[in-house]
Amino acid sequence: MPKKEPLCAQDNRGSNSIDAGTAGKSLRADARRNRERILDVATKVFATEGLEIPIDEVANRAGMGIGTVYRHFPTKEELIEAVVFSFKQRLIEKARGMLGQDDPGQAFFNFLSLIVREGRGNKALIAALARSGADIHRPLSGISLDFQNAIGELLNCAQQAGSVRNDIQVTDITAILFSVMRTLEYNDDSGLSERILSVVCDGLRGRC
Amino acid sequence: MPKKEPLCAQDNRGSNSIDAGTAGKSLRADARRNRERILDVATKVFATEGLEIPIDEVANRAGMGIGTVYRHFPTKEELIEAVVFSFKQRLIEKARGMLGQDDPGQAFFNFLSLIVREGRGNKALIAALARSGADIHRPLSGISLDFQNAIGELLNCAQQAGSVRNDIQVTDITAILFSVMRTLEYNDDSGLSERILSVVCDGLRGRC
Amino acid sequence: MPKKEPLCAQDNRGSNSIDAGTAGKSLRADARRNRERILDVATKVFATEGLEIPIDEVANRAGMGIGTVYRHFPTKEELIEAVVFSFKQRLIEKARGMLGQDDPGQAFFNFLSLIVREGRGNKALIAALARSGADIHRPLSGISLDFQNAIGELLNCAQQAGSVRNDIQVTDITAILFSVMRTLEYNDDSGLSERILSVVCDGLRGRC
Amino acid sequence: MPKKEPLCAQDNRGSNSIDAGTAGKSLRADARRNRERILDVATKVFATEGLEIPIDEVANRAGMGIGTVYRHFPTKEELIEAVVFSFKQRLIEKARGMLGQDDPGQAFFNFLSLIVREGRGNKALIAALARSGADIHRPLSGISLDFQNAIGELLNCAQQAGSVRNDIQVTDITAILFSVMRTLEYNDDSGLSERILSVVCDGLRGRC
DNA sequence: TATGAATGAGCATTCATTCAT
DNA sequence: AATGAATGAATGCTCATTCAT
Repeated sequence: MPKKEPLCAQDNRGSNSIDAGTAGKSLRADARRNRERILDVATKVFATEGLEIPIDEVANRAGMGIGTVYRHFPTKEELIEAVVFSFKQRLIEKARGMLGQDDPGQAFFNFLSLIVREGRGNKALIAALARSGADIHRPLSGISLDFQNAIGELLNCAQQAGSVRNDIQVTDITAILFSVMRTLEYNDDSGLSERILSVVCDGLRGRC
Repeated sequence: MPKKEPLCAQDNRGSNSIDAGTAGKSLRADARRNRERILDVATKVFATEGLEIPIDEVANRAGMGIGTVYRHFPTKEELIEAVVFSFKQRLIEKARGMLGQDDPGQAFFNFLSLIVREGRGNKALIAALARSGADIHRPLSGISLDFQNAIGELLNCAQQAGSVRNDIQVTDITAILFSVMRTLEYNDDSGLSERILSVVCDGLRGRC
Repeated sequence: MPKKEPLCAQDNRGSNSIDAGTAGKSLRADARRNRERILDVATKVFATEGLEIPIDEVANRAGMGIGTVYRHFPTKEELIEAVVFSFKQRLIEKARGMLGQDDPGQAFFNFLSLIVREGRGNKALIAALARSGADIHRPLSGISLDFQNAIGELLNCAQQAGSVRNDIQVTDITAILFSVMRTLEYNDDSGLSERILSVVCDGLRGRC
Repeated sequence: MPKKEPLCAQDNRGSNSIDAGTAGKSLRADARRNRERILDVATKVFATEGLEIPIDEVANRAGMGIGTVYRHFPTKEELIEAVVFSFKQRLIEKARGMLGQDDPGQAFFNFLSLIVREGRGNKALIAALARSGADIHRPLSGISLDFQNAIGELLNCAQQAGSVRNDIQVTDITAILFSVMRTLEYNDDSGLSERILSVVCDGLRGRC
């Protein structure tokens, strides 16, 4: 009894599946709408209620049967992964956009700031980062690797520009990011997040 | 759902909870010994297995019936709180011991370091700190307040000595502490924890 | 997360747990009564409805919560095993009683007859035999081994007396037994069972 | 629960079901091809995986949608019946071929042997025979009746030739057949099957 | 007609909590 | 007071069957 394949490999497509090339057949429309609805609902529900929420609840809020959710995401874990995927994809895009900025240090710190701002109170985004930040040593692949690489590029540039301590590694950043997000998971306080962010950024610049 | 009263309210007694007089009946001795055994076991079990472990397991390892555990801690939550209580108590003592050190900045940073070192791999301690670091705005009382105050004193001294940025508040520290602990929950890597600690401390010293 | 141990190792006691020696504490009485009730109900339900019946149903018919069933038999499989256990134990006793008979051939054939008679329409007994008869090559242990040995002794004697073909092995008998029971699972026809039994017995005596 | 009518009733047509005339519209050809493909795949899948395999799997391996399978076989049960039908049909043909043999006893025993040989490891064939051997008293019709009759003829001849006990009835044979098949379902051991077969055949010849 | 998406009842199992002994 | 048995809601997941496209 091998695990059944999901409707579509999830590591190949993100939330920007609008393009879809010339792909999908007619029927696909229905299914894709549902898949997206599930993803939307799950993202929201995970963000507000945490990952422990039962799949049933996701199904209910999405207005569908459990079976439908399971058809699209054969495992709760896979649903979570898919949600995480979206987040990471969006962040990767932002990171790439920032690579062109004049001041590499500023770009890097802006990115951290962006993540913190977006992540406040969003348990799902936190979970997303948890997948990179937790268990630093597990080799990544797919979107998670892409995500790490995106951060890595920003970090490298910032380090070469002398804006960030040289002993810091990408995984340190993801770990810290995760770390901070976790805090914000429980504290929806913009003052706090700003101060923490500032402490972290200062710390990353290195001892004066 | 009317919560039953525990054998002894634990968050209501202040830090002077060491001995509520020698009041107790003889049976009390037996009961207290049991309570302490439960606490010991729970502390250990929570630390190694995490908070999700069933109460049954705690009871088993403590060599008593579930009923006994529930008699002392009417709720799993309350047992957890009690464990957290112990951790905080110990840390408070250490913090007080450090207050006398010559260099207040060093004292403060040493305390942070101590917590990080003790917290590595200790899921219960992490949870303990999570209870202070999470929901910064909830008014604390009892041990949690004491704990916060202990940190606060160290922080104040360090700030007066100019070793820590002045805009930082105690709650920021507990939040950060929690944050870092969470990371360590997933990454048992001493190098990582040292680097993060170093970043945080540098950041707390302030922009150069 | 290791499997929890059942209330009592089931391979050590059978349905004749009435003796129980001087064992059980007071509380045990309650539990034992429940355990036996579950076993009774399960035996009956499995016999009439088959093994596919949900545990819920067993619990309902026994007038208890599911949890109680699971407390005594941590797994559906273990409940089934326990039921099987009882059957085998009873049969073993009968087999031993027959060993003393004058005509070893008759004893052996009587035993087969006994099983067939008892097993007609009893899906649980069939299941019991299935555990010995199916997968001949899996090494047995505990009660199943005892059961096989009991048959083996009867068979040996019968073979030495020249009443049964010498090329037949114990496992052949258990396989045949299982085989016949299965048939009787679907056909509650005494004439049929007698004829099949007669064919099998004749066949076992060997070519004339 | 009103059962929907299948595309074509399968147990109502006699053995002359090979061609109901060349009636069918052009589309019928397509449909029949599909039906046959499903049947082929199901036969194979059931044989190797057992009847518990989900319909989805059958559909997948047949390279069509579930809907198509359900169009042809409105119920899983009916698909199983259809598979059984094919098996029986083939066996009937073999049985008829054997009717002409010189030694009617030999023919009969050869047939039994044939079934046993073909049935080893074929869970679907076993199920097929189970449908005849189980519930002996249910009046048969269609293919099942034909199958029984085929065996009946072989049996009759063998009995008239004195090679088989006279008290044996056709239904006994199907029951025994089922019985043996069941054993083989769990024990893929040619030695065992040969010995069992030999015991049964000897038994059928009658007491010496 | 073919497709495969949607459905939801059903199942084994876990675990916090209550309660009889 | 201690015990541990009983409880049952909750959860992740499967699969036969229906139905919209």
